[in-house]
Amino acid sequence: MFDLSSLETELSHHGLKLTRQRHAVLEVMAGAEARLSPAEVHEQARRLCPDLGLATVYRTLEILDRLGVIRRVHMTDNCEGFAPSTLSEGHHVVCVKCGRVAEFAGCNVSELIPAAVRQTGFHVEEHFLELMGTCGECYQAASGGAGVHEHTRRRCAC
Amino acid sequence: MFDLSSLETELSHHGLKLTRQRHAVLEVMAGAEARLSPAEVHEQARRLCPDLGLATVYRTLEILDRLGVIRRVHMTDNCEGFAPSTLSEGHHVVCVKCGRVAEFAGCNVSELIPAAVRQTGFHVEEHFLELMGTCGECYQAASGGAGVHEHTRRRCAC
DNA sequence: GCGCTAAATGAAAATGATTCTCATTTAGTA
DNA sequence: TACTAAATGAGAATCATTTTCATTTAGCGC
Repeated sequence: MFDLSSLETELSHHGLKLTRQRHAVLEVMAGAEARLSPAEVHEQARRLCPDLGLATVYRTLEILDRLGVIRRVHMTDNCEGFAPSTLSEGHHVVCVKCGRVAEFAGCNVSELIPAAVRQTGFHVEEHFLELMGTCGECYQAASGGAGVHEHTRRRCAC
Repeated sequence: MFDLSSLETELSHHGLKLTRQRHAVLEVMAGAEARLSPAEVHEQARRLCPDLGLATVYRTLEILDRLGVIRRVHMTDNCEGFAPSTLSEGHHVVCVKCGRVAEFAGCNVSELIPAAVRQTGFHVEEHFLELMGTCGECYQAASGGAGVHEHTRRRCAC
């Protein structure tokens, strides 16, 4: 759960207001177990704030992402999803079956960066890492378990 | 550069045909230095095949991605970009200024996965890693160099 | 080479997501 | 309580992507 008053402070630092609508969007995102699309956020947040418009949801998600309380969570093909983010240095695991997300801490990717720099000549300033798989529940549900999801076959599994 | 005849074989294995249009798209992707959007691919491939339709470009990119000769390369906000992929176990670095891409080999992410599994209880089957930064040329161009690009500030730099 | 058939295509329509516009409302402040 | 800049909703506009369907074509057997 996010700290509302610190958010308020954060917003006002940028000359932004904490409105009913933003509050509703934040509340939904704070309680989100899964990666949500803007439309899904809209649908859920409307229960808390019935006159909430979709455009406002887009605007608010953008802001919350910038403030770092939520993160864009991509999938190989479908991109616009958001998930809560509590760790400043965390990455997400997404369930390919149900969309549930979890954050994990600690990424040693930095060890890999020098090699990439050497190979490509790029100056690496940022990285994007996301793991995909099956959450505990979906794993049990598919207990027979032979089936590897469609998404799974495509990319490197090094 | 991709091997056309092996691609032809690959296509026919799936009952697919190697058409003029697919050839043109492939040629563009093979020579691509930067991450290209479907529209950009269309524009460039039209020079080789003027009657090429945009829908065909979409269909072809989809196929080439599935065959593994190109890869979707995401950015924090803009998603639909494609880049050639020659390494079976490679990941991409993207220049945040000009979109140029490079592939690098070797990812030790697997070392990190057990920790993520422990923390989240997910069964990780796939990962997505992408580095972002500045290519050699853009870095020099911005020689003064103090400026870190907008995109850069947002995500974890652990 | 010729004809056949399933696969592929282009063009245009349909869809869907996202952004913009602008008149109205509201949060935060004096 | 009044004021003002910021935020909002509704709907229009835009843009990317997918679908449809009549037409074309690659790859195959002959």
